Amino acid sequence: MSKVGIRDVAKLAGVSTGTVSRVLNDHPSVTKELRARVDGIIKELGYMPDPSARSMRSKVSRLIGIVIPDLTNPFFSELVQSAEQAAANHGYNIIVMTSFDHAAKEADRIRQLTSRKVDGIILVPSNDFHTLKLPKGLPIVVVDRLMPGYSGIAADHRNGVRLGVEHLLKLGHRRIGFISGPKHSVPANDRLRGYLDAMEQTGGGTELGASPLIAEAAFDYESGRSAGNYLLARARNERPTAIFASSDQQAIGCMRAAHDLGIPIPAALSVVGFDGIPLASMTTPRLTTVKQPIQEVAAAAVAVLLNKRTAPELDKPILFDCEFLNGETTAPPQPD
Amino acid sequence: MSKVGIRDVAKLAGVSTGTVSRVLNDHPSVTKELRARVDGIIKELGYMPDPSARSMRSKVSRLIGIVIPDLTNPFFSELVQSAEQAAANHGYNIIVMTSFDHAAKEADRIRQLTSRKVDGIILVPSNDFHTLKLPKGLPIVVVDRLMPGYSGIAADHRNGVRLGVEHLLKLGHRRIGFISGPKHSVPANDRLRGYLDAMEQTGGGTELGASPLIAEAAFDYESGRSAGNYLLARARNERPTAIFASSDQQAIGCMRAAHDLGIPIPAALSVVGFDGIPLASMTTPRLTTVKQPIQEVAAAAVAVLLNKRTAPELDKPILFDCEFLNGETTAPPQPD
DNA sequence: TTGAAAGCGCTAACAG
DNA sequence: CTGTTAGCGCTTTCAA
Repeated sequence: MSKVGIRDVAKLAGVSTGTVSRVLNDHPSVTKELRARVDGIIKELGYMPDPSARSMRSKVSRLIGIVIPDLTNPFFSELVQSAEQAAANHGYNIIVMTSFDHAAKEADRIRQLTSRKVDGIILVPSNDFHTLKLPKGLPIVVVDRLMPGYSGIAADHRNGVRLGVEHLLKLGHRRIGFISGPKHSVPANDRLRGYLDAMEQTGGGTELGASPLIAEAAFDYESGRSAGNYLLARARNERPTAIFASSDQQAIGCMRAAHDLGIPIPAALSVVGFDGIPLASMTTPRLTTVKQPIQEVAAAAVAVLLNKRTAPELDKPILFDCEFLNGETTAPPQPD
Repeated sequence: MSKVGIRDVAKLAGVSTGTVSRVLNDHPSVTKELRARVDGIIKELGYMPDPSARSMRSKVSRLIGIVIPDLTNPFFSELVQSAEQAAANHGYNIIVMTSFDHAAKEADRIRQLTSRKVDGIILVPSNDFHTLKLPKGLPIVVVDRLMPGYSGIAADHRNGVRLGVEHLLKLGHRRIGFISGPKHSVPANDRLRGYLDAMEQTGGGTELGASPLIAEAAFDYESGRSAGNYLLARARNERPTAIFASSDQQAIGCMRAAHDLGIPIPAALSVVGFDGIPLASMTTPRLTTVKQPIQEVAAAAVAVLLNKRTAPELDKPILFDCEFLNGETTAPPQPD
């Protein structure tokens, strides 16, 4: 059994290779009967077109690249998995690459993908993305960390955070601390804005004399823990009664900080996270959080890429709504 | 700036396309000077060979497929990330696919990869893998869940578990419960064997009258929680003083069960997990666990694939050692 | 050691 | 609607 090619199919079906090719590509101008016959032979022979030859002629690789900062981050791994599903539904496959939030590595990966002739790239930019210039002519859709000046697809972080903070306000909290993301991160700032939106709307302040309620931190566990320590290590009547963290991992770090300070959750401190990763439902107590619509974002990104020839450039970001997930880490505040 | 091809390079360098090709492929029979000149032009023009054309002629795609059950599982996402790194170091890229532990989907994915002409496949088989027949002629290396009759690469689960259980024995525990993995999973059975190894070696039993010390469960959080409940919901002097769980997620579920039963960890119950995923260090208290050498496994898998032409078939599994990671969830047993 | 030339397996004009 | 045919951009004999 040597390799079966398009010519074998053509010969056995008694047609030309051109016709077989047209059948393969769902070209409309093939009669039903012929199509059926050819399809039959194809199945019979177990013929599979050679993607290299195909893409060489047609300039279509049916390959999508996805570049993310860190696959170990559950948020991104879910994004990749969702994208893979969406792509597979359309006969596309995914090449994953990790940038480790390193601009140089990121640029290199994008170059690799370009030379691979992928049909499009889904990019979650590294934090110093601004140094990066995207290759022209290759469809790239920026996801999650939207860049000013670039359009893309993301969750509506700002509104999502507002949802979470409003939940705390409704419970009666007023001294609500906020653990923000890295200063220059776009989504971090969107989330901060959501917090400020909610706080201003109550007429409440976001500072408490010399004791600010906002702590900047990276998105990871350890940073959240430090930030939690910073916000909680003060006199009880100056201490926030609730904390909103910009990521679930931060929130979990913050819970650890509270635990170490002997502050019970949710009795003496309410905590809300952001992201809605599986991890959130594995803590004790279960973390209350705001879930990002990762699947929708991934599916939309793939869709945009697949329609790229027809679809106009995204002129404004596409945003999807977040969802509030009630857990066990919030309760009304204790009286001072 | 239209597309720059090999002919442009050849023309500018004053050589034939054949020579350029030889330079590209490090063919030894090119003089230093010529190689240097051509390399210069290549850089100058920013020429990148078209991978489709290349692979069509050479039958090498520089693409590796990786099929895993679930990218959302931190263990697998770390595996993929490590493989991506290792592959990138050799100019290879990775196509990821998720089988969702579904034999049919898995077979389909493997077929897709085959038709993509990937140079090799890294496969973490779904649990009903035995129904799957691997395509001959395409190098496949089975990873983590080794199959009887197939060779592959994995962590030494059995010894790893023994390490963890011995730690508990050394602390003085004798009634050590075990949460196993799914009955038909190969690594689950390896881990169980490790537990039995350690227990037998002390002359201790693995049952306690009508109260078995072993609970079967899937590898996830909820299953671990159920299993924990099962093992812990009994009279105190029949209850295990320590539990070894076959995965970190199970261990965390088990911790939740203990918490809900009012059993403090580690005071009244020691818990040890298995896997060493990042999650383990984010629990309160930090989970003591046994870490699998994921990076080494991934790197070895890639290496095997890249050397496949020269390297002989793996005739026996390659195993890498696990590492014990001390956390905060173990302590000597309380007197009954 | 290098050049010339023949395809790899397929798609897309162009005819018919 | 279908067949014919000319390449896509590269690698690789085969000569020189």
